[in-house]
Amino acid sequence: MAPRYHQGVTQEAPRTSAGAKPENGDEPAARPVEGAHQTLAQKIYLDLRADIMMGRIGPGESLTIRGLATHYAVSAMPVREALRRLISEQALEMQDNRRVRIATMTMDRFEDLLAARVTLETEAAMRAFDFIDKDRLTLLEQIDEELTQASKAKEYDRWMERNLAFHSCIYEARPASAFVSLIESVWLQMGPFMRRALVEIRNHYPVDRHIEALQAIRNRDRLALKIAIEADIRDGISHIGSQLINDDARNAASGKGKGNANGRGGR
Amino acid sequence: MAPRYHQGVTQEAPRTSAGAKPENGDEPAARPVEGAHQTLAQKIYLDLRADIMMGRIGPGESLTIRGLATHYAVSAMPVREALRRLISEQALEMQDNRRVRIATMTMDRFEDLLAARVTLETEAAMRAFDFIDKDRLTLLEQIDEELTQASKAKEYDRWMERNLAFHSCIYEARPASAFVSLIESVWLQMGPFMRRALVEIRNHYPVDRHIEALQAIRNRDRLALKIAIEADIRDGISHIGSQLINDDARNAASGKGKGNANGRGGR
DNA sequence: ACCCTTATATTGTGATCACATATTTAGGCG
DNA sequence: CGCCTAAATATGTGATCACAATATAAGGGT
Repeated sequence: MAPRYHQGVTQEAPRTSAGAKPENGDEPAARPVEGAHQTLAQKIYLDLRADIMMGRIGPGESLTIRGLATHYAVSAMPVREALRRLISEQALEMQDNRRVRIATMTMDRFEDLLAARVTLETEAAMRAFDFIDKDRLTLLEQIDEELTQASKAKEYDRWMERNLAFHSCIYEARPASAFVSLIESVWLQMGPFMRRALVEIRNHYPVDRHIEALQAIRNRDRLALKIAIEADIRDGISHIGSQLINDDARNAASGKGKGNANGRGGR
Repeated sequence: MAPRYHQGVTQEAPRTSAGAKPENGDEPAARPVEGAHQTLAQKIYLDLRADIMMGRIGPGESLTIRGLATHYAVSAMPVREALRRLISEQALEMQDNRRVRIATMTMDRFEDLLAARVTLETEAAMRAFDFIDKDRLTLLEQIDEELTQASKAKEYDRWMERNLAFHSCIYEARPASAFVSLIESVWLQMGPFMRRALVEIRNHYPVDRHIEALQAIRNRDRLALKIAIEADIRDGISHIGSQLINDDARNAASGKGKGNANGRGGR
């Protein structure tokens, strides 16, 4: 069953009705600590963010505040803040109707984002290069191993997640880097698209650029790492763009209301 | 008088009391169109954003929701969304107390942001280069003229604003560029700091790198433009960092509560 | 049968309230 | 007189309500 991110149906009683009844004092604890120390807005933000970055929500799909609120069984408030943040990060776009949906992709924008990824990630790798120690190298090798397994098993969700982990692991070697958040912003914008490109690519181009990157790190060869990263980013994505983008444009024009039967993990 | 961004004092009746009294029907119009078509949250966001980017709010200064709400004579809601967005753009930082303040600067972070600016802006300029036509060149020359005037008159606010306009004018030549928002994000993070560096620099280094950039555009010399932009970004900022950053660290440690007598334009 | 108008429902935005937590201030005890 | 504790205040977070604008559905007129 599709979880449906926009309007639900019945909008049952959310959870607790503490608002309009201040005289009710017998209820011992309205919120039993809930385990996590983070806010609801942050949790929803992270959840949606992962969904978007891993491409679990398709391009052009629309989200509504109340729909998400019922989906997460919370009020509209934390959803609003999460959406607002994702909009500011260009992961979602707000149409002139104030309706919110996954940003659509154009060929120009795609080409631009790709260039931004190459620029930012190669530079970040160069700046992090001297901070990559032996421990981190082994961690990278382990991630690459998992990446290979996911690729063989065609577990695309896992592949996307581990691929991001691989890249992040390199850039985060340099502590407190402002590049990381910038890079993640670009990932967020490309996510819904990359996921779909992935299923088309993996079968045609099994060349694993990550191996070249690892080799470059072992040899302490900066230039080779730069080349490997740029190749990894560009390979298989840049040439396949136009077809998928045209699909998106067609899709966004026709199916706007419902029809969002994306396979999201239940959870 | 300092406008004071955190807690006000009296918290008078905000403006209209429409919420709790649904039976009140004699009030003709709760909101008389207000002129703008944008939301309050957006207006506050843009306002705060400009204040931060132009350095009108000092590093380490703390902001509160209710304080800003009374300052703008609105409810807490739009302020929350504006703050949340600025936090996500790293212009503000949320401490573990949930208190929000202007992000503090460390030497590492500063160096990182500077590198990000150079990387992003030079690349954006290269990508926009072929789109700069004669009209845009004359516009750039005009902005540079205003820049020179502002520099002579020591109008630092205006200089910051026009400097941003100059750079943006170059990068925006290429339409729908994803680089622009990334660059603005970095500006936002450096803003509070640059403003203060500016007053120290302008007297020592009157060399105007923008003239070199304009000359490069006229000669259609890509490399020269790249060099000019990198020089413009690095000049006068990179070497002055440590002193001001230490000042900030000291300042943020001691004066945390009040003492935010920043000269913000009345408006 | 088609298009335009009207009625209903959905949605975003803003306001206010309740509550938990953190900070500041006041007060008491050693 | 100083330090610790407790009351008061401030602040962030979440929930609910009201309202305007938009989209969708229904209905009627030519």
